[in-house]
Amino acid sequence: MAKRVDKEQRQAELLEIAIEVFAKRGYQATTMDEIAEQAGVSKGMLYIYFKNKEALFGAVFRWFGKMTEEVMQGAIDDTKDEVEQIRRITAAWAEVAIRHREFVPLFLDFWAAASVHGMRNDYAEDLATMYDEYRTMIIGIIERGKVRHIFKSDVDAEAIAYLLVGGMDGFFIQSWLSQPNNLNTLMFNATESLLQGIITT
Amino acid sequence: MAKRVDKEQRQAELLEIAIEVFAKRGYQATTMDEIAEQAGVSKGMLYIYFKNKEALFGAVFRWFGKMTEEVMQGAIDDTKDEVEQIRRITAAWAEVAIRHREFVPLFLDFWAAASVHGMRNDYAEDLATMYDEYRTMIIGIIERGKVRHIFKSDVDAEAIAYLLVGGMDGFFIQSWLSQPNNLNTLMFNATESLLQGIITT
Amino acid sequence: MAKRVDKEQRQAELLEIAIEVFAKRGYQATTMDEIAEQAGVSKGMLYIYFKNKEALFGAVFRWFGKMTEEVMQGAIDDTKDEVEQIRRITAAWAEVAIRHREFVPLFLDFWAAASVHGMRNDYAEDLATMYDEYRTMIIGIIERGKVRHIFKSDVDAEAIAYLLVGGMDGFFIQSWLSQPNNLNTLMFNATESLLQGIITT
Amino acid sequence: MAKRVDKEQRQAELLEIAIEVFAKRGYQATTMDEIAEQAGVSKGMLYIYFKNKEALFGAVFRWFGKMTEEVMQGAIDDTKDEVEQIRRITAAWAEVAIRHREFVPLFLDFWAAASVHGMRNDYAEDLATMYDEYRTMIIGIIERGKVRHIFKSDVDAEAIAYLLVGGMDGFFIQSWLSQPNNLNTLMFNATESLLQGIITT
DNA sequence: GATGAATGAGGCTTCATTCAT
DNA sequence: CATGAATGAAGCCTCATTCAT
Repeated sequence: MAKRVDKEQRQAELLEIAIEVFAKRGYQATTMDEIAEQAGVSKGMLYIYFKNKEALFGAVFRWFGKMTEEVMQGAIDDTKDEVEQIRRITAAWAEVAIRHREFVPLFLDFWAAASVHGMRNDYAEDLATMYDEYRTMIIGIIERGKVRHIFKSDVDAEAIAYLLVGGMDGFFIQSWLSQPNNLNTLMFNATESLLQGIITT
Repeated sequence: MAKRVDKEQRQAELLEIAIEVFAKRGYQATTMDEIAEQAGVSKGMLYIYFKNKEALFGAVFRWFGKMTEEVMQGAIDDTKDEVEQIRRITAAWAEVAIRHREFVPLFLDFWAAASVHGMRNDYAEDLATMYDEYRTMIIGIIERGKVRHIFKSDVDAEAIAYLLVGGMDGFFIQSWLSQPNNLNTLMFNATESLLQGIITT
Repeated sequence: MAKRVDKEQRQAELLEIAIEVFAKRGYQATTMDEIAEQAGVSKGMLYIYFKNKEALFGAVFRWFGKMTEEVMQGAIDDTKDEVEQIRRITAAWAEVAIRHREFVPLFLDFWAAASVHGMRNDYAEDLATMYDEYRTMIIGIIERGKVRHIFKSDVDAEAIAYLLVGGMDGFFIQSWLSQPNNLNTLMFNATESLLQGIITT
Repeated sequence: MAKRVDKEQRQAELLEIAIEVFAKRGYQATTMDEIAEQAGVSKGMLYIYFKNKEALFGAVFRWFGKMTEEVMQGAIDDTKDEVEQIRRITAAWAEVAIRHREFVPLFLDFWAAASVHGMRNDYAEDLATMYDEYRTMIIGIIERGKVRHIFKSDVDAEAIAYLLVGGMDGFFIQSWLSQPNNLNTLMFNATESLLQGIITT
């Protein structure tokens, strides 16, 4: 074991820096020089750990997906109550939106990248899968709640999933643009109103 | 007046082509050459009608804003009933999402552009204003509904506005990614569930 | 005779504008659009009266040469005394340098243009001819003065001509750069010192 | 250290080539491609060593200023006699004019560049400072000569400085245009005549 | 391994000149 | 005659990627 840090850790460090720089400057405006300099390594080094700029961006993308998934999953682990699970998911997301405002540009870059066909990696597919999983998670909650008669039996679980997932993203972006100081409350109230519409009385 | 078509029409034509190309390829990937070629005019021509690439993109942006505003406004013109107004807004938006799938990348590019500080035009500000207006429109509907005891008096109008506006965008994007064939139904059902939560019984 | 101004006058007008614009912006930075707009005519018009941009510049160049020659010639017309002639030439030149500071950039552009071989017109040759004539004029004065024993017989008339002509240009440029408020005095004193060196005692 | 030569030397090499090309073609007509090709390096390389075309020209400008200053300074180092100092300055300058004819276009370009306000660097100011220094040097010589009663006490040192500095430039340019084969003699004779006018008898 | 000098394709933009109306 | 819309060649500059040391 030489004094050199091992590859995996080095790669993780580079990724961390890349996240920072991509978030601050956007994908296009970010140069490999900038990342290398910020990381204190040579440019050639980056190319050893990541095939090219796009691969590096892809790594950031996957990191982001994992992070959000953990947030969502972590939110529902502690309770079996479906209503509470939905509350916690949106609350957790509001938390992310507040604590990680700096990721919004990154987030938007992912989408923009996904929507362009020129990119070698197929972000669109990855992103679609990600959103599918989120919706599936929500649908599962709703359906279980329906079985337990907590949610009305005629609720369209898929529609609610679309609304919640889309709404959370929309909240994220709008809050970034307009910076409301009561984001948690807004998210909470919106969630409650929606819940009022789907729970059995 | 020398040669060809009149200036205004020519500019509109070029804008139309630019919308198409930007939508297909994304802002960064789009080259002025490409737009010119697609429009069947010389590159220099573009610069007569638009100061530079960014100004052209700005024009596309403004066109998009105007278009969506008209859609929203048109949806509520025909009825005074607040519940119906909200239904029509979301329905109209679903319509746009279906008919204009090709605009999603454009839409994402606006956001991505807004989030990057390098751009000379301040898209972020324009976009924030746009969203403010949409929310203000929704808030107005909710508040009027509350006065008429159609909506519960304790409904947080701002929160609903955030959810609806964000949700519509989220629907737009998700539907672009996953291409559900029953988008109208999904949007309708989601809206109904939310309405159930805020109307007086 | 139509109401339209006749060609020659129109050409003179355009030339006048061109002088102004070239002087203010320099040859390269000046665009044909700019001249046309300033002159209140169409761009195509310029090309009717002047073959191209360079031809227009050439016309300005010739105008400048004629103007300076007239200044020099006018200065010596009124007197037969050689010492006085030299005094008047330098004084006249100082006058031009003060009154027409705005022509310095033009003047420099002529030289710069002359020194580049890319230009289609051979400014270098024209300029060389112009300077030859100036020197010849000075040499004539000196030689006549020598004949009349006003100037020392061993004075190198050509050398003095070089110094005077070069000195006047140098004065012109230096005064443009440093803007002394006593330019006439400086020019006068310099001339007197030189004269002291060449007149017979 | 990766690859090839050391940075400083490489920069010096590129500068040398740039001097050559700018001198031959003039600032405007010179393209970065041309310099790169002439230097046998890629275009991008130039931009590593010099921020842009203008910065490269600025470096050439500074090199020229340093060179001429060394010539002037070197000329007066060896003697304390003021008359001799002036003789040597003009002689040294004649030497430069003969040996470095190719720099005249460069020289003119500096002036032309200085006179145009579009340039980002303020050449005018630098050039003015340069000329100020030259004149100050001459004025110092004259004044010291006056103290030692070598020069007449009523000589206007500043005027002489203007004439000498301007005269030298004028000589330089005229000699480039007309290519006299006895430039040293002309410069020498002109200087002698002027000296005759200012020394005490 | 590690470096960073070097490359060169590719994009944006300008503007002299032309020519259909 | 007069116009000014249209052209397109040409120039500057950037930056992902490579590779000699």
